[in-house]
Amino acid sequence: MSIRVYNTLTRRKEEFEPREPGKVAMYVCGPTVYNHIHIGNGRTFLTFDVIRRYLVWRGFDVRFVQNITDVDDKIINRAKEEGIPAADVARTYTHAFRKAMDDFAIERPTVQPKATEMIEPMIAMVERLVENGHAYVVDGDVYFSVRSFPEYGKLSGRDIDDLLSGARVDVDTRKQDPLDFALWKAAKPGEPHWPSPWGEGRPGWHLECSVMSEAELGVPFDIHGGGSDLVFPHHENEIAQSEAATGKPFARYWLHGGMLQINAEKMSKSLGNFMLLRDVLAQYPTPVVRLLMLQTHYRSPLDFSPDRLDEAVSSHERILNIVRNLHWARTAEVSGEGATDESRVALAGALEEARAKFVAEMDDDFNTAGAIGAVFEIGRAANAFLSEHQSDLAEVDRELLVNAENLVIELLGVLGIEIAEATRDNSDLPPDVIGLAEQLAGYTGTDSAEAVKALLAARSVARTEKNWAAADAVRDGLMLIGIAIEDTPQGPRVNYRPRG
RNA sequence: GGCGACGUGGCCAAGUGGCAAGGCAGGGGCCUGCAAAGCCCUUAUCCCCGGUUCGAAUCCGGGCGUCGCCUCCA
Repeated sequence: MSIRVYNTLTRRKEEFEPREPGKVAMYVCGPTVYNHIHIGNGRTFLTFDVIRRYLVWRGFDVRFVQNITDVDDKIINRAKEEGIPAADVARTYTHAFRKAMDDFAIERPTVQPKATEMIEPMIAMVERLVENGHAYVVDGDVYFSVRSFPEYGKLSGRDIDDLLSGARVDVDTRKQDPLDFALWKAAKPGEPHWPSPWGEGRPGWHLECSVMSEAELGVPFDIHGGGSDLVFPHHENEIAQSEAATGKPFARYWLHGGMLQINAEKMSKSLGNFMLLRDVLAQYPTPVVRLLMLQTHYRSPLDFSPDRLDEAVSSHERILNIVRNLHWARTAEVSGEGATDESRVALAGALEEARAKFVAEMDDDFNTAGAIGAVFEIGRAANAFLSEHQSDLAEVDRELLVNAENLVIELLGVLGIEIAEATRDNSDLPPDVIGLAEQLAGYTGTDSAEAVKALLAARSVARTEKNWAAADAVRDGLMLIGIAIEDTPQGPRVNYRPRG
């Protein structure tokens, strides 16, 4: 079994073989910290978080590097607008970025360098490029000469001359070629600046990724990731400057995530049609948003909308119920003769098949949509088993149910979809139940859990007496404060959901 | 204009040569005092036209449509 990945560089799926067996060195372009990140950024970071988690789950030792671009034109512009130092803008949104990543259950990078911490090695790379004739200096600016690198365009499948025929290339008479890009920019008054052999200035955007990845991972490293809109010019330029500087290949596998769209249009800060990740997460739980995004392959465009979020809430609910049902059944008293051998074999077989399918799907270029399908298939098998045998389980059945529950949790965990709430012990019941219990069950104490028990007892009595009005008053009353009662063969099950 | 991707049931979506996953929504049935949860059943000429093949959603050619990159962008 091997992992296959789609490599933008070769335009096909290839078997993934890291440079060093058992270890993976990966780099993912991080944000420019001039604003809160939007859900399109979030999707890309989610993609690579899942790829990383999966590689770790498959036994690889993964070193994951992601930069933070904290010096850049956009940050400078933002600082000017607000009349504050650029460093303050960068600091504010660096913190916001890290918080958003934590909230979105994205694991922290192994290393997360900031551009401003890497100025020295960036200058060193520019010096290398000037020395070996791939870069030239004009009035304190340093440009990379694309004509000096014959392979320029190999990642994006472009030809320099085709690019030139497009009308949208800046004409800058100081450049030898319109496609030449800045490695180092002379500082204008009021801008952040560092001393360099070419005068005070700051690094060009593409440079930091080349320098950091080489410093933290060495070249060539295994996986370079980012959004597909970075293929050109950003990643093309990284390749050019890195390979020209080191004489070695830069990255072995280039993985690019598809764009997130709103109404079938790319969402981007420049189009203004963006939703901030933190705003979405304020309204929808992280597992719901992750589930929604992962139900589409990472390279495909993904149309995002409130309707789809609401659908994902329902899908997520089904997943929670799968685990909730298993958890309830396997923690209940077992005393029956148990399920039939046929049913046990069917469920055990379904678990094996689902695990195999999950691995096969993820091995195939991280097909999370197919992998999630495998998880749902466990649910159908498990629910079918329970619908037939829940009222007559034996000890061996319990083990099977534990296996099923653990498998669902494990596989979803690989996708970073946390479902702890499905097995929560309802210990944090709201105090409102006490008043309800007093009113409907004559409860006089002050303990929420006892109050619920009193209410369930009262309902049980009412049901025995066929006093449906009284029984439903309990259920409806609890529902109003977020506590759902579901009757099962093992008695009523209580499910409290604080978020409503 | 150049380069590239995509078009699968009402909606979303996996599937790159061999009986069309999965989710959401809808309909019917079962279970339930009624519910909830769940189970079972149910909906596809895979954009169109040609071609290759014993066999095509899948490969090739053409068409139509949508999107992305070519400028800062995840």
